Amino acid sequence: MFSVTKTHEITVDVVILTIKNNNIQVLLVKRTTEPFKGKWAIPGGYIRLSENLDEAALRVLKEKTDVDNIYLEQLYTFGDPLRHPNARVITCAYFALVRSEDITIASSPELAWHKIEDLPPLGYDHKEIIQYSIKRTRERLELCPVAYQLLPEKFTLTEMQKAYELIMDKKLDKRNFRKKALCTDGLIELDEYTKSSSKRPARLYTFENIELNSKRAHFIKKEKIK
Amino acid sequence: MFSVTKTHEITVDVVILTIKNNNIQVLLVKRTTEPFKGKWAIPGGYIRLSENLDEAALRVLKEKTDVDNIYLEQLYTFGDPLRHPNARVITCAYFALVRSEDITIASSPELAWHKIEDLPPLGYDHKEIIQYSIKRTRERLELCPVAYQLLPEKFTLTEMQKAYELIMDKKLDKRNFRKKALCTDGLIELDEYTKSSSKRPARLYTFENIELNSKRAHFIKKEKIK
DNA sequence: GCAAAAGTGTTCTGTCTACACCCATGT
DNA sequence: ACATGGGTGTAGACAGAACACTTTTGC
Repeated sequence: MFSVTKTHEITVDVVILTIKNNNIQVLLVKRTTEPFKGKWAIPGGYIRLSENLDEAALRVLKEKTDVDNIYLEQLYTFGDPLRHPNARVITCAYFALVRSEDITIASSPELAWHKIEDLPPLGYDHKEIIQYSIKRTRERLELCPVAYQLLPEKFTLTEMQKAYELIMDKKLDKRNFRKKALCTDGLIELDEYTKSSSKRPARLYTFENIELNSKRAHFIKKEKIK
Repeated sequence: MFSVTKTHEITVDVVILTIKNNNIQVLLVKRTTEPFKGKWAIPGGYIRLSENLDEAALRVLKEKTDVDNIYLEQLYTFGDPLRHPNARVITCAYFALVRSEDITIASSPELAWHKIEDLPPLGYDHKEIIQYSIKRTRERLELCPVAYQLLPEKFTLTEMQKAYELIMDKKLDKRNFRKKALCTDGLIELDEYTKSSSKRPARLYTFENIELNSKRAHFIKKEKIK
């Protein structure tokens, strides 16, 4: 058996958020080893010597999902000496916004989406990290329409409003929301409508494809939705 | 000679900002050893096993200054594999806003304030870190009046306006600024005036003493100055 | 009395909020 | 024909921007 030497280690952890079934959901892995065996955690991993932090986060994200061109932003670095029970592990947390329809996750009982208002027992300080990621998403949403990252490629304005309401955690006025939404930069009105359901079809919208990059956080414009 | 083993190390670096002589200034140390011998750098150090990141940043700050009750916030974590020439060093950067009058710095040619528009040659990626700290200060200022952290304890509204103009990097209208400033939460109008100079004395103001803590960044209210 | 900075209000404009009814569809 | 969610406009409140002159002091 090794003696546990107390040296610093550094990891990245990625909070992967989506909207599914009208809930904000986060992708969690079930721990199969100690510490926190049996509890859930956000995906993470060590940083390779050749990687920068963004690359490490993207790799962790890709190990769990098959995403591409995703909103990924550094969140905060957590380094409480006691956050890991038997080592000194500092983690640089990232958060990602993904379209649940776009990604497939390895089907296994050890990897699953969980509603953020109904989280299972979590290891480490991961509850705090997830809560902070929601707060940050909310701040981002006030500056730019990142919500479309969470929506299907084609969506109705009502779906978009629901996404905003979930993240902002408050009801919005339909007419005011639509007025603002309709002059959002990059929003494209389609000539397509929802069918199905027993009600009036809704017009579909999409966002023009913006090349996202992981340094985005540095460059977000200080602008409200126009 | 040691062989240089490439393992991760983690440090904290602290961008210490103040306003002095009508300029934003940053506290820099001159490096006396390789790498980057002769260049300047922001103060930093290793994280002790018993410390969390905030505590490490505060310790670094206190090693260079004698400050107390300071605005200190985690900025960003920088981890490019090549940022340090002969080791893999990831740094968790913090920034601090201080009153230059309040603090004394060890008098030495290796520690000095530098105007941010006129920086000396810097080692590592410290130029990027400093620029990002200014950007973040600007964002903070739009939400809450952190500028008073940079001002003397008693200040005139014109001084406060100058501070805003320096950070926001634009001219502000005097009457509009004063209107907003005067209803800032925590601003106290004093019955004191500047004397000296050959002009009309200006009323002095102060801020009520708010207990700052390093977790503040989590709790800043999303409110403009009223 | 003059130079230099302090101090002071009003109007305009654009944005946010509140609010209620008709429309298109499937059953 | 009715239930369901889709879609639309207006008026009032509020905040930010533009803008020029008088006051107080030291010299």
